[in-house]
This record gives sequence, C-alpha cells and structure tokens, in this order.
Amino acid sequence: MQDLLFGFISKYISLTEDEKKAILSLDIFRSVKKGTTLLKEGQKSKDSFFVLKGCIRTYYVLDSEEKTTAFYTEMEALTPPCVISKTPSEYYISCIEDSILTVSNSDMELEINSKFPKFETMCRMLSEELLAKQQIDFDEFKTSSPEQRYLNLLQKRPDLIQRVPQHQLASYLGIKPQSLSRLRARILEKKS
Amino acid sequence: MQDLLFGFISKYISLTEDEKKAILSLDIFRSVKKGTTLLKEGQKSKDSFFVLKGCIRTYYVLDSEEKTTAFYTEMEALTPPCVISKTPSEYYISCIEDSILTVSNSDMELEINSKFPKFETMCRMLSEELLAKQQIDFDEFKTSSPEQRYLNLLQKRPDLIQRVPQHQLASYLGIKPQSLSRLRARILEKKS
DNA sequence: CGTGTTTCTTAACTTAAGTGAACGAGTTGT
DNA sequence: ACAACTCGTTCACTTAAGTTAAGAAACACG
Repeated sequence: MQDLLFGFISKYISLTEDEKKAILSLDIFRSVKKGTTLLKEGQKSKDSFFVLKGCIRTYYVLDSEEKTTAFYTEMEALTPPCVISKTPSEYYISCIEDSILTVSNSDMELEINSKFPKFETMCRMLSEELLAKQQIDFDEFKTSSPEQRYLNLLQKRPDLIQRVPQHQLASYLGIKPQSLSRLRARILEKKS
Repeated sequence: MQDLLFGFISKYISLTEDEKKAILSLDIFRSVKKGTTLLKEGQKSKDSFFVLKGCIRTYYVLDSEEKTTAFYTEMEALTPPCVISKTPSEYYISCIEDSILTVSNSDMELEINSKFPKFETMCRMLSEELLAKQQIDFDEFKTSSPEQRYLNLLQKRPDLIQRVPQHQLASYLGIKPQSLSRLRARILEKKS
C-alpha cells in the first residue's frame, strides 16, 4: 500500500529513504468501511484525504435532499474547502466502498513542508495541476447538456457508472434520477 | 499600480524592499486594449495573468459558437490549463475592457520560486485557495438551476451583469441568450 | 447623418428536464 | 417467511430551456 503512495509522489519529486521513513512515521494509512462518514456538514476539520483503494463521495444536503458533487477514486486527493478556509464544512464526505485512504491534517503538512521544502514544491505542483484539471471539468460541464455529460462520463470514467448508485450519479450530472433513467433509455434507442 | 500588486501579495507573504525590486525588474505590467486576444486555441503559451484593472474572459469555440466559461476581474489571477499541461490551448482568452494586467511566464516563476522560497509558498497557498473556491463554485453550479445561478450571480458579482454583454453572460450561466432574456423577464414579473 | 452591425428582446414551436405517483426487483431486519 | 425499505424504471403531466425567426435599440463607422 505504501508503494502506491510513494509511486504517486515520485511523479512530482524524488524521496530519499529517510524522507520516506519520516512520512511513514506519521501513521496516515486508514482502512475505512463502506458507509462511514468522514466529514459532516457544520463540522470543522483539518483533514485531507488521498484514496489508495476504494471510493469516497462529497455531497450537500439541500432541502433535505442529497446533492452529490464529486467522487474520488484510486490515486485521487481531496482537501475539503473548509480546511483551506478554516470554516465549518458545508458538505458531507462519505465512503461508498470499503476503502484504504491516507488521512493527513494541515498541521502535519505545515510541519513537513517546513522540514522538507521539496514537499511544498509537490503540494504546489499538485494543487496547480488539480486546479487546471478542475477548470477543464467545470468548462466541460458548463458547455454540455446532461446527455453529453453522461456520454462523456461513460468515456472518461466508465468505472463510476458501475460502482456508484444511479441516484448519486444523477445528481453528479446535475439532474434527477428519473431524468437519468430516461436519458439512458433514449441513448439505447438511438444506438439500435 | 504596483501597490495594488504588492497589497495583494501581502495577504500571503511579506516582501522586503529588495524582493519588491526584484519583482519590478521583471517588467510584468501590461496595458491591454479592449478586444485584444491574449491566447488563441491551439497556441502554446507559458503566460499567466493577474488583473489589476479591467476584465478578461476565457471562451471556447464549439460548433463555431463561442462558449464563455469564465471572467476575471480586479485582483483575480488566471493560469491557463495549457501552461500547466504544456499542451496547446483549448480555449481563447480575450480582453473585454481596456485593462491593466501583469503577465508572467512559467520560466520566470520557476526562477523566482527557487530564488525566493517564500514565493513558492505564496503560489501554493494561492492555488490551494483558488482550488477550494472553484470547487465551491462548481458545486453551486451543479446543484442549482439557471435561474438560481443568475440570482446567485446577481448577489455575488453584480458588477459582471453591468459590464459584460448578455450573450457572454448567458453562456457563462450555461444557457442561450434567449433563455437569459426570458428568465430575467420571469424574475421581474415575480417581483411585481 | 444614415447604413450596417451587434445586442437584446419577443414570440411560436420543439425538446428535454422536473414533478408526483406507481410498480417491480432486490435488500434488510425481525 | 414476511414486512419495510431502497433502488431503478416508467408514465402522465408541468415547466423551462433550445430553436428558429423577426423586430427594436444601441453602437460603430464611413
């Protein structure tokens, strides 16, 4: 499991054995059961997550309805906005499969960053990269219809469609579950 | 104009006079006329922008139609995804008002970052902050209807509605100009 | 000035998403 | 084994956005 993490890090910086040991000594690996809530609305938290195996989702509860806004799967990192803004969280994070994560809090990161400047470089590169990626995702979302978004998802993250319940997928696509059903039926008809 | 930039930077790190001089010596201030195209689709670029005065927009051309996805106004920074991914740009950037910008390229940043580690810290903080902000914007977009998005914009960035043409606003909201007109008429009716 | 262009609005019609309700399949719990 | 629940689908109906076209208002420019 550690090798997965170090393999990921090696795409940005190279670590010495001592540095690897320092990271391991932080004891950040966690095994989490399906259904576990990692963060609740209104809660303050300093924890960031990195998914080694499994899948977690973020969702809001608006008008007593769940609105799923993101899924994080293998090799994806999530720092909730509340960690950055130091305000209570506006959303929930929960685990939709038995998962293995790393959980690190911002105090730890501050310490590591000042001890190993390399690490801060990685954090900068990572967040710049994620920012650029998210910008493109946002642009694609804005410029396409629900049907196009679904077809797009089918191409880019076909695994999600298998492992995630339809009603969560629907709100991720910005529509109601009934509309997703209909839309899929429509697509099947066109193919034939 | 410099003071605007240094005031912005001071929210993240404090600069000595020498460091300020080093930044000024880079000669990054640019005055840009309304209508100027700063980046074209297919073009490779290393330039990042920071708006001191005025307004720039990013847009795609899909099916020979402009799709505006973002506006950047006073004290907002933009690093195009193509700068990070080092691939040709998928979108255009153009200036919708006479503006004053700073234009910095990634080589300059690399140099400054290694000379002043402080600066890299600021870049990390900035991109983490922007990432968190954009996550929230994206979530709001996904979880609301075009009408809610418009009302939301009216509250959060009322200036945009004044300074930006309707058809650009419409595609920013993910709808057609005709729908925006209708939607506005609907809202006015409700108020009365 | 007026001519042409861009920008915004309005209208009629089409298409797709929202809503509320009902149904069957699969799960969970007792 | 049965009741309660969740989940996905379907249907009929409502509402809003897309499309096409036309016209008014503002602006740019020779």
